Amino acid sequence: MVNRTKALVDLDAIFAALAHPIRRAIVERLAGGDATVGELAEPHKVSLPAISKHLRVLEDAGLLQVEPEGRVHRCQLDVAPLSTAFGWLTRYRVLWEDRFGRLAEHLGESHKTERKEEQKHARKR
Amino acid sequence: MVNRTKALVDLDAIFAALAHPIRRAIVERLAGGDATVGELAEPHKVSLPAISKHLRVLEDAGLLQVEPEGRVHRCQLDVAPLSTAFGWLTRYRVLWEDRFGRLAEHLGESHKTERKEEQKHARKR
DNA sequence: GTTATTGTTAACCAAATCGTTAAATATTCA
DNA sequence: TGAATATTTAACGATTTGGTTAACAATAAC
Repeated sequence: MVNRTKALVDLDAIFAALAHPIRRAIVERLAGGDATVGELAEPHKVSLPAISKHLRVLEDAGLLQVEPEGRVHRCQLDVAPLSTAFGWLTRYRVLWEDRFGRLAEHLGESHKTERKEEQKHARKR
Repeated sequence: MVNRTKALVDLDAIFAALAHPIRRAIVERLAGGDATVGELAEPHKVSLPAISKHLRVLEDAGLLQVEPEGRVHRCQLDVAPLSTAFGWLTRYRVLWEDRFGRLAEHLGESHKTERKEEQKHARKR
């Protein structure tokens, strides 16, 4: 049996960690393979301490594991929290991938107004 | 062709909006159908102005549309930003749903260490 | 026309976030 | 040993967040 308690509690930290563009960029970078702090910092125009803080946020959200190798700190992505966030969103996936399949995915208002109709019936209070 | 620019810019606001448990609860509630502000506030032990602010955050992230009906404000979920966030996470889905299918999804370290091996080869610098 | 009801806005506060620069730590190199 | 490299920690400041209470606005009900 899967324990979901911890994962649900962590959603705050996970979503918050993903809410900053630099941190998302770091996740994207690490998805392509491990990297040192300096390598992660290089593309960004903020200071190294700023990057260090972002890494701490990612680490606290469980997205990152840091392993010192000599004077370098090697960072490895842990995708479990991504999976957790994905799992939460998946619960609502049916709302934008409706019974027409993916055809209506990005075609504007059609599926939305339809939900409106459905709710009009469901809303008998 | 789909324009992704706007959606990508909005990821900050979307993930930030989802980073608070009350706001996620509101999203969950609205996924079951429209509701008034009072109905959305009822399960939570914070003040009504606090809820009002949460609703504003959701609205600014595009997750919510509010429509005054008399003295009541009816709130409707807009799932497009959920789809946007889902889409971002989907890019990394392969990292936790590896070539063994979903078998290794929540079975601990197996798929992680394997990625480690892959990266060890990719990391020829 | 009062009086409730529903919700927002204003003003305030504590804590967190995101950045900075300067100093400290740890490791490698010469 | 001493200097360079890689990174963190400390201290600070501006802004945002998340909550409060009190006051306001709009609609409904009596």
